[in-house]
This record gives sequence, structure tokens and C-alpha cells, in this order.
Amino acid sequence: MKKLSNKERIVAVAERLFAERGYDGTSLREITREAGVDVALVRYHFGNKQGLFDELLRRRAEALNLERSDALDAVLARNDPAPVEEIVDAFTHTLLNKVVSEDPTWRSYFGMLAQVNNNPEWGGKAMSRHFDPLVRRFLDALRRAMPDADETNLFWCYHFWSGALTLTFADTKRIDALSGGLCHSSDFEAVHQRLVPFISAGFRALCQPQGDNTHD
Amino acid sequence: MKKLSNKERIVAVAERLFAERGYDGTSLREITREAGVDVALVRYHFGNKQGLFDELLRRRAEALNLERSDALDAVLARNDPAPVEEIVDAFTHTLLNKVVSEDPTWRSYFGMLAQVNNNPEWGGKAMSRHFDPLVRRFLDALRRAMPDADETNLFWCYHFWSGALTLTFADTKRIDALSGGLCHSSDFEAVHQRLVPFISAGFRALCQPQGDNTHD
DNA sequence: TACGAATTTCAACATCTGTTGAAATCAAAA
DNA sequence: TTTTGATTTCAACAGATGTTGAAATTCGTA
Repeated sequence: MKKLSNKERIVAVAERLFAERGYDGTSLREITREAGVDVALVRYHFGNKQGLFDELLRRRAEALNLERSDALDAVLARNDPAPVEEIVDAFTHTLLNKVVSEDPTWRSYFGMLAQVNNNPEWGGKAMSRHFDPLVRRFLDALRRAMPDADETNLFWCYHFWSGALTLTFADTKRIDALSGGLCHSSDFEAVHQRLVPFISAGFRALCQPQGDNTHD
Repeated sequence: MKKLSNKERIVAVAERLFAERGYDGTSLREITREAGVDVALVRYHFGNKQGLFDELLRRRAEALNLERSDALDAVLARNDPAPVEEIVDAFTHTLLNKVVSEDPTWRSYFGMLAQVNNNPEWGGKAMSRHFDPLVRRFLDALRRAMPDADETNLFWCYHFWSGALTLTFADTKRIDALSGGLCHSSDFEAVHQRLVPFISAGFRALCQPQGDNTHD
């Protein structure tokens, strides 16, 4: 247990509270009270509340994008076009591994992302700014894997994929009740085993060669 | 344009604002100011803020559950076990039809549901209370359609499905930017055409006869 | 019209909110 | 030690928030 600077304490507490209660549901005074620092320090280090939130988003996005980009490179180095499953796995693997095995604070970060990705006001813009360049790389790889895919289908498939991931990281415990305790929303290992084949099958159904599979 | 009672005006404005800005991001004074009524009326008609929100959720959930249950009955009356696609369609069809063609205020309601379904604090409980009985009926039908399905896989598939729907109703405009204007997050007709085959393929990949398809 | 209930208005409460300016403290370099 | 810049503390602001009790008004009905 190393000791943290005041700035680091704010970051740690803010990340957790924003993930649990959302942007509007978290006050600077809760954050600074729990971190044991003065409220005015938020202004000094981050400008204001929005600045703090943006900085939290930005910080980890950079490292994450590099890591996921490398994962895609590794897949494509072996074979390009790569199988759909491998591309999907490269995108998802990194996220879920961080949550399962690494630094547990990543869980809060993904919880924050879940809140942002579902925010109708500024969530779409924020997600696009931080992650769309990376997503485009993955869609390029998927396009090469399924050359006859309709463009719009590719984007909508990613949209469904993103939604499934987002609800997972929201960790709402709903599946615990629905399944009568059989499943647990925090069991990211279980998600990891099932998300890749589920999403890959969805992509193939809509983007694979054999004609138009849309419904109705 | 019929004239609404004060209670109805509160309901109409609250539904829209809660959908756009979430529970914590919406104040009673915004709601009542925009509705042109006194703040104290919220207390009189709904008890308090949470009471208003709960009532908004409850109101439409009842009608919706009946309608979707009937849609499932209609499918099962034709053939049971029914094809996966038809079961999935019965669940999704009702929602998307309401948004596309009927009373546009349903859009706000689904926007609210999106916020609730992603809320880590009390969202899971609220969704379970209102919708899990109906969801269990659909999962029963899917279990009969895929008798060898692992129980946990069924629940996780529904989880992915729910996430895809939720992000759709959040309507964040992210896909507009990502696709360079090719797709629009409010184009629920496009979602309707693609969600059913996408989700059905995912279910089949994880729950269909031929052994274990989980990843890794 | 008169009565009783339902509805609406008014004014205020205690508390919390994000933000701020200026003083105080600290740490390191000259 | 003195100086300089970074960091932290303090006190306060103006306004918003959910909630409330009681008075005033409206409405349906006897």
C-alpha cells in the first residue's frame, strides 16, 4: 500500500463513484470528503467537475487503445483476412482480461465507460472521440474477412456488440435475479467465454456472403 | 391537441426529461417549470421524485407486458417449439413498432428504460421487478426450441440481447459519427431489420445442439 | 346555494451544489 | 537563508435541490 498524492486520491475515489452513481449522481463534495482532501483541489488540479471527468476518461483510453491495436496487429500478422472470431476476440479480450486478472480499478473505469456510452446527451460524442479510430481499424479487418458485407450492416453489428459489452460493464446484478442465482453479472470470465461466439455468429449472419439475411 | 390535466402534463414532461438526462440529471423544478405547474403538485400526485419516476416506469410496463405476452402466444399457437427467429421477433417487434409508428411518447419511455437498465445502483432490481416474469416466458419458449441448451448460456444470451436493445434506445448518435452519416441511431426501422437475425444467430451459436461452442 | 373533497398555490425550510479569490503552507532551488 | 513556484487550506458566494405545512381555490354533488 503505497501512499498516494492528493491528486491521485481524487482520481481513485472519483473513478469509483462516477462508475457507481454516474456523473450527475456524484458530487464533488462526496468525492473529496471520501478522498480526505479539500474541494478546492479539484479546481486546482482539473479545472472543474467536467474537467475531472474528462481527464478520467482520457487517461486510460490512450493505454487501452494502444493495447487493443497491438492485439489486432498480432491477429492480422498471422493471417489477413483473419477469421471473424479472432478479430472479435482481439477487441474484447483486452477489456475482459483487465477486469478479471489485473488492477481491479479498471473495473471502475469500464463502469464509467458504460455510463458514458449510454448517455444520450454527450455520451456518443465522448465515446467517438476516444474510441472510434480504434473501432474503425477493427471494422476494416472485419470488412476484409467478409468482403461482401453491406457497409451499414457492419456498423449496426458493432452497435449491438457495443451494447452487449456496455450492459456487461454496467454490472447491474439483473442477471443474478433473472437466473435465480445461476449467473452473476460480475462474472466477467463467463462473459468472456460467451461473448465472442455470440457476436461472431451475429456478424456472420448479417455480413457473410450468402445474400441478404435481414429480417422482414 | 386535447388539453391535459396538470398530472398528465407532469407525466409527459417528466418522461421526456428523465429519458434525455437521467434521474439525477433532471430536477423537479425543471419538470414543473416546463409543464407550467407548481412544484408541490409532484408531492400531491406522486409523493416525491422517486415516486414520480416509479409511476412512470410502472404505467406503461403493464400494457407492454400484456402486448408482448400476446405476441409470444400467437407465435406458439402456430408451432411449439417455435423457430428461434420467431420468438426473438415476438419480443423485439412490439417495442420497435411502438417507436416507429405509434405514439411518439413511447420513445421517451424506452429512453427511460435504457437509463434504468444500465443503472448499477437500482436499475437491475427495477428491471427485474417489471419485466423478468415476461422474460422468463420467452426464455421458456427458447429452451423448448433449443432443448440441449445450457441454462447459463440462455441467460447470458438474453443479457447480450438486452444490452443491444438498451444501447439502441439510448439513442446516443454515436453510430452516426462512426459510420460517417451512413447510419442513424434513431433509425429504429434499420435496427428492427437487423437485430432479429443478429440475436437469433447468437442464440443458436451458444444454445444449439452441436456441443459446446464457448470460447477458449 | 351550500357543503365536502379534491386540487392547486404560496412561501419557506434546511441542505447541498459547483465554483471561486485570497491567504497560508510547503518544497526545492539560488 | 531567501526566493520562487507549486500545492493546499479556508471561508464564502449565489443559486439550485427535494420536501413540506398550511392556506386558497376549484369542482362535483347534495
